[in-house]
Amino acid sequence: MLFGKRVDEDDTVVAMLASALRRDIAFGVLVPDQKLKIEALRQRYGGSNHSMRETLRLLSAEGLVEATNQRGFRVMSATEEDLRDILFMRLEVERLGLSRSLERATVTWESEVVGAFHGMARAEMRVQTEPGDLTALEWDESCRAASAALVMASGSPRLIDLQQKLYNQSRRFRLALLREGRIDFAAREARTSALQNAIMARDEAKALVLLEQDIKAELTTEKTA
Amino acid sequence: MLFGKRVDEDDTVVAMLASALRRDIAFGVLVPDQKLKIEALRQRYGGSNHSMRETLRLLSAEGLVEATNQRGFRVMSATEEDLRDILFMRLEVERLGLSRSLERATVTWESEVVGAFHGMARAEMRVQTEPGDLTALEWDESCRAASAALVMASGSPRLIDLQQKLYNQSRRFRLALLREGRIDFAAREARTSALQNAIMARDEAKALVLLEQDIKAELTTEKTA
DNA sequence: GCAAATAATAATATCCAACATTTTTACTTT
DNA sequence: AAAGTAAAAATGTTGGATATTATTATTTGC
Repeated sequence: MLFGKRVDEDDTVVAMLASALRRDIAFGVLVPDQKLKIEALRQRYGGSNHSMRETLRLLSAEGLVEATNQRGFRVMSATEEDLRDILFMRLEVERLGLSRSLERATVTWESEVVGAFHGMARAEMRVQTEPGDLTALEWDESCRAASAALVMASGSPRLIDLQQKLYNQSRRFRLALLREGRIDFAAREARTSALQNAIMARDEAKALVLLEQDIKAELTTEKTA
Repeated sequence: MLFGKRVDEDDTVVAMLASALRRDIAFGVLVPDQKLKIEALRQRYGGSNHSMRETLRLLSAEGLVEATNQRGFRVMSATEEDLRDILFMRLEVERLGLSRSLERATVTWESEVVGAFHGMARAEMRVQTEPGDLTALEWDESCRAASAALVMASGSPRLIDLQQKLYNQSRRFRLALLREGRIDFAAREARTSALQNAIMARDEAKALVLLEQDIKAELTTEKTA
């Protein structure tokens, strides 16, 4: 296992296994299309055959694992087409969510956005100065939190949940970009701070454009140096 | 169990249980917020404790069942707020899907839409002439198929999947409307045929408006007689 | 030699029974 | 009547066992 520390939120075995598997899928330890044999996974992650099955079914519902009848589970494949689809959905969902959040904006929400964006800026610094799996994880987590903050005030629990699932699906692609040094941090920083300003100014049109740019940046190779 | 006939698609126990539970949730046999005790369910639907747990986890991912740590499962609650959220999401998703389907429209797709709408018209007739659980089920299924047809050509597997899940969540509300005789079939018929015409004419704007009307009709009491 | 049929192997899906832990209920005591 | 405690129920988990199904290897026929 990559990081053994178990989080408090994982108070059930299945939740713990799910966390571990999510992480290893995100980091590519479990590579796309890899067969997930129950026995092998048990040896690696522990848990009983049932807990493991339940976990796989859970992840399958989250779109990280593919389940085929009578033929077990595999890590969801990760083609460019998949990435396109995921980002297309993320774009629509987050735009909609941000738009509605802006309509219903409160001071509390604004604070949370500022907080999340600040955390992201910090993590973004750190992942550059001291690269590694741990900082990468923190970086990605801070990005997730920032994205989540945008749609948090949308008032639609289903939209919020969906945003989360989609982000989780895009994780391995982002982490791959990071690992390959194909992320233009300067451009990201510019975009996110502009986005934050637009949000503070309640400039919806501008905010949506910036959000779009930020999401679409995950598709192309930014640093074409 | 309401309808014992098992469908071929249910080639695994969990899939069969899931079907049965979905149906009973849709029909309100399992009422909102009802506690779903594994043992009780096993007696009613069969299967082992595991299969049942797995099933509940599956349905939980579909938004039909609510899972709380250490406190088991319940039927997802069904407040008016829930309905609003579901329909809000359905509206956005189906509009987006229809819009993209229209962009990429092919003859095959057009045929499928016509077919699905025809099937719906037939079922709509039948549910009026001979009411009952069986015709209600067929009616709802035909409506699902019609909705699905609209987004089918969107080219986004995740959007198609999402539409499906959302429709399934809205099922019990629609069936409740039907049961209470609060559906204006004449208005529905007018809307759907107009929608079909707009689609054939590739009139996106009109089609989207009609789709919106159709979905929003599920929120209000149409027959305020 | 190669394709098709068949046997051997592995893996999946399922079940039963049991245990630990947690939640809920009932009861007692102050 | 409120609070604390004991009893009961339900959940989460595990181990092992067994059909069924898929995969691989082998044999057979051409």
